[in-house]
Amino acid sequence: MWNLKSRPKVGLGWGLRAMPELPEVETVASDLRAHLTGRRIVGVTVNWQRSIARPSHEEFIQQVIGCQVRSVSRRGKYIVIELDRGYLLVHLKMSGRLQLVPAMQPLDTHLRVVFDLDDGHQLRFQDTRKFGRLYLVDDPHQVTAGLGPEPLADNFTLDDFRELLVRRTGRLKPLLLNQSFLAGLGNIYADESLFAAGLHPLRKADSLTLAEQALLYRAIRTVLSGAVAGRGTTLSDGGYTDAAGQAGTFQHRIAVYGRTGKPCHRCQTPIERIVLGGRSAHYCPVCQVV
DNA sequence: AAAGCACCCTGTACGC
DNA sequence: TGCGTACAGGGTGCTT
Repeated sequence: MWNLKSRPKVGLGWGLRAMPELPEVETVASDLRAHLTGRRIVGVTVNWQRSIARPSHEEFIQQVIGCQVRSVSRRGKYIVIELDRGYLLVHLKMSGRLQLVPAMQPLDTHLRVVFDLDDGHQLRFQDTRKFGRLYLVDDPHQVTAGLGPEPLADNFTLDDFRELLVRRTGRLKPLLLNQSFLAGLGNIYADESLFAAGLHPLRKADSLTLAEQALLYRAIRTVLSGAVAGRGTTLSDGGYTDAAGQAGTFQHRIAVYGRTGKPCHRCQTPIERIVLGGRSAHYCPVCQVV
């Protein structure tokens, strides 16, 4: 176990990393949309071949050069760049960043893929941990087919959510992380949504009352839309930044994630941490009922 | 369907 | 000071 007293108490530290989830990906996508739309890709450099998921890195380079960007959007945690020939999808995973910078700007560390654009800028994919992946496909569905609904979509209703929940018997926390159940939640916003709903991470999905189903539905939508408005969460490690390298603001509103041992904002009880399916879950043992 | 695990990777922080 | 090791994270794939 961790020796809590010996750990530095810096920000939300504790070795946890902020990683891109729906709000961060949405922020990056909307930033890129403003500056990338209409640009043509005139060159590509691949420094780490495994960053290219498909096709082969040779085919990727050959096919993407000369393409023009038509639009930029998001599906789950994927950034979807529509080209005049196919789609470029990017999953940032844990440490990936997409930044749009002048080509003259000094190269950053951990640069894996660089796109030269026709306006003298570069789209740079940095990825310390090398888990991020780029896909070049004819149809984005080839990559995103298995994803569940978009939690913030207008047509995603409480009734839709109820139907999904009652068909599941597992625990809430792993379920919220399952991208085929709902697309876009990661560890931070899953923990924050459960706290906001007053539901314990070990709670069984099919055990929720009608009122609790509504609480969770509203919590997920409120937490996510608040984080989108705040341009995402940047923890003290500076892991996530937007396409211009700027930090988000939602870290100031984090209630439980990474706050193990610190007082609950509502009842002052120390926040607890458990491990579920190899992932940490943070919660208030008083405010969140099993 | 659910739960557990290893894997991919590296920076950080720890113990010695 | 320096070295070895545990650990965090998302998603996939495998096994139970």
